[in-house]
Amino acid sequence: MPELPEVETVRRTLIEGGLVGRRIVRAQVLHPDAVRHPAPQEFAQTLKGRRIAGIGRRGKYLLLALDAGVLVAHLRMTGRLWLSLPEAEELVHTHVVFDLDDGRQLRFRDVRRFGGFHLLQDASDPAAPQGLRELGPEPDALRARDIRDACARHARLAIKGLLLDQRVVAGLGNIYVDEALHRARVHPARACGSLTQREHGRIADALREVLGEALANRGTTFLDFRDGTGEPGAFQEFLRVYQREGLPCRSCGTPIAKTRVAGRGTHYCPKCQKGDGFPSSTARTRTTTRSRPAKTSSGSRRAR
DNA sequence: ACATATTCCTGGGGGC
DNA sequence: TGCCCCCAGGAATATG
Repeated sequence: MPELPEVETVRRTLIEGGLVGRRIVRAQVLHPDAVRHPAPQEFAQTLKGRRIAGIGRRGKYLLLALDAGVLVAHLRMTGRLWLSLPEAEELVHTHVVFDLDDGRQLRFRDVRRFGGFHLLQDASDPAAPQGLRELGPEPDALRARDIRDACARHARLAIKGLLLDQRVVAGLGNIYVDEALHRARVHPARACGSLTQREHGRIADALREVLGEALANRGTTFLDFRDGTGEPGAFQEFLRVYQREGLPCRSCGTPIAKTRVAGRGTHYCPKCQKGDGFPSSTARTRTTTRSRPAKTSSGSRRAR
């Protein structure tokens, strides 16, 4: 799943591939779901002739600055955006193709169709996705004090849930939250209000460290991620907990456990990340054992 | 206002 | 071998 290091890797590889300065001679919308704003026809018409002036990023949003307007892309779970030769086979689930003035194409492919584009006048365009407008600081700029303040506002929330909230900090997803909390030696289900200042600091440090290392390895390719040239990342080789259930903790050898926190599959070391190593904390982890969401209603199963 | 559950979507994997 | 169900999860939306 593209999170901050993956989106940043796409940004850098698109720049290295020479996308900046290219003009879009045609935009083909092959599946309307991928274009969120404006309507596909206007989207394609407006983009025709636009020059790509620069490529930026905020959180998990990729921002293609045009000579007029900005094209915002979000890859969500399985989106891929890459430079391609026009004769390359068109893979299934290719939803948007931008023909460039150098004969190449910028292609967007997304198996699950969660990702897509917003074409905006500028950053303050009211059509901008709400998630982009409410985005919190980049992890680089996040200090222990920011975590402390956010924890004070959400004292009962699990720390994992807080870090996944893009309004608190931008760009984190399931992989890097699990990885950072392991490095910080904080149990993912710990209530925010129970964390110490020392732990706020460890979390801020761990986020910077793990994101930096992931970026240096061009992101994590578990299944789907590819960069702007179609290449996978390498950070999956260095993951300490994510998708390592039952494998030995790289710090202490204890088998990595998997549970569910904040509605997400959550990996952690039961020894390094104690849920109870805490004076008078009432926020004992209630969900540390491998829990099922209780199969509550039945609505989800009847959905299909 | 806040927190959690559901929804979208498809491919892959487990169970039988 | 094959079918069915479930699962993965970012973020919008719905519900508690």
